[in-house]
Amino acid sequence: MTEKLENVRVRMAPSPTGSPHVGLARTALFNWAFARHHGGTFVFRVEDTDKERSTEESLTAIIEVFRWLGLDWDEGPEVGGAYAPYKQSERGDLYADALARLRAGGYTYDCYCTTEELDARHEVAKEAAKAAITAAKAAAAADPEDAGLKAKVDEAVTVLKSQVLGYDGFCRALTEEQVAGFAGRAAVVRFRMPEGRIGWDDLVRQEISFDTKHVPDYALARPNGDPLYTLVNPVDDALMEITHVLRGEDLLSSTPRQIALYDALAAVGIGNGTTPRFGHLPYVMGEGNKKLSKRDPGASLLGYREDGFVAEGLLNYLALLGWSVAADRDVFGVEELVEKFDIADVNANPARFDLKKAEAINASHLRLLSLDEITHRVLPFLKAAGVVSDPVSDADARLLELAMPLIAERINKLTEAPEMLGFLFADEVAFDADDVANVLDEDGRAVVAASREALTALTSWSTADIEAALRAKLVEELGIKPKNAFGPVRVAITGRRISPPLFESLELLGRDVSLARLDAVLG
RNA sequence: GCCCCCAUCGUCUAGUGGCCUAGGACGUCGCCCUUUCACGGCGGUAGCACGGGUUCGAAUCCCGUUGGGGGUGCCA
Repeated sequence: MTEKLENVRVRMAPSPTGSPHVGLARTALFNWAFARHHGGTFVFRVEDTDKERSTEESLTAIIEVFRWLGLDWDEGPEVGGAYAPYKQSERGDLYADALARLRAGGYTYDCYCTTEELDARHEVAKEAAKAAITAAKAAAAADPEDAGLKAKVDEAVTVLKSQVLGYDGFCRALTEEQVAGFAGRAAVVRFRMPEGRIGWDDLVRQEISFDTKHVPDYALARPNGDPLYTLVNPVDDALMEITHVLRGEDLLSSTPRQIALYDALAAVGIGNGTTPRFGHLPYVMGEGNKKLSKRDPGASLLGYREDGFVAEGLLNYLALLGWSVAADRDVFGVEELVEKFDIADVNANPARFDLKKAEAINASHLRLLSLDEITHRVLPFLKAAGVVSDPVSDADARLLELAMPLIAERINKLTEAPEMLGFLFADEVAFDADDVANVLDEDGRAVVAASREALTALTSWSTADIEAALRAKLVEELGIKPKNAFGPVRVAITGRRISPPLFESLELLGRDVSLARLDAVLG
């Protein structure tokens, strides 16, 4: 394990668009674990510069999900902090100032190009390169002995192949006359990329570097002055003195331009002059070979909660996507995650979200909860399903306390509780048509009749007595196999072939209700 | 096209040159337990993408190939 770092400041900076998804939580989780491991500060910043797409509902949902998962932040929405505000929509002055300083320092320029002009120039460049190749080839064919001409063909091909797609730097060095000619046109503010190689020591992937000739000058602000992510993200990281940036792999190729911007910001006195360390986390993949997209139903965090996952389980599973706690074990609590988490141990290769495994991990955590705790977690689901009253009546609470031990170890998700317990609380049994058809046929009803007889004779109504009576009657006297003996009773009592243990259920249901249900089936 | 990242069982991973005829988990298959379903227990299945090198020795280091992914004009 690496030693503890001092004064770590990391952040999660979600863009509040849409429902919070799995990838966001995994990234936030690793940042949070990193901060907590090193005793640092975890900052929550809202990147809502895209006014079109950002919504308040989305932010509310993100906050709710992080609170649910227990990813608490030291600075940010609802808690404030020394670097406030934490919503970028409220930091316009800071960006305007940064833009002004960068301009004054010569780090940016105004770009008047329209999309059409760019398209046209790309087309021309492409044609010119093709023409050069054609010409060089023709010359080489005419004089096959001339090695110099051959080299020319190769060169022309190289030029065509290296054709940069993005912005071509047209407005990089406009003359005053040219600028005057654009009078009236709105200009995008562009960052002037320096020449050379830009590299960094990635916390997950080690040394990475790019030649900036593959990194075009990029826009920092819209013509109307609205700052873009490309500007605000580094500016805020600098101002908030973020020390480590752990983010998705999709941002890896934009890191060189951000590093160049950090250098410029440092030069114009914004931030404390240090560039954060970067760590690019692997993708969380969905089905197929695709990154788990926001639109994928399996990506919704709220969905997993509704589906009956407990926070401990989902968190544990998420941490396993790119990291592991130990060689021979993968169920662990959040304390252990904080204790053991080391960004250097994070995998560089993408991980597929496996629902089955997520559910298995979730089930393990359910087993780790005390009976009281699991009851507490199950309660909202029982209320929502209408199994118990809301607020819970004393009678329901008592029954639930007795019933939970029967199902605590049989559920893998909280949502399984209502369907297992429904029959205990309902006045009317909800029969499964298939089960009734398969089990409560003529033979089945005969078994039920025999059971009724045996149970009616009982003087005490306990699990042990009920079991003894039914076994004596059905298995020993009538010679029916246990499975066939208890199946019909089970369906008559619970409505389904699958249920909590039968004898215990009968005891909880009580003598009168139990006998009434048997009678109901016998008609 | 160009640039960048990635590559161990179906999936998530352990492995940082000899402890590896590659370990764990999920899945899957079989068995046991058993009043159903689950839980639990036992066992099986299955992998170092390929080719070169370096080395006494390579899943581990280097190069290449293949494959996958991402980025690429005013989204984050």
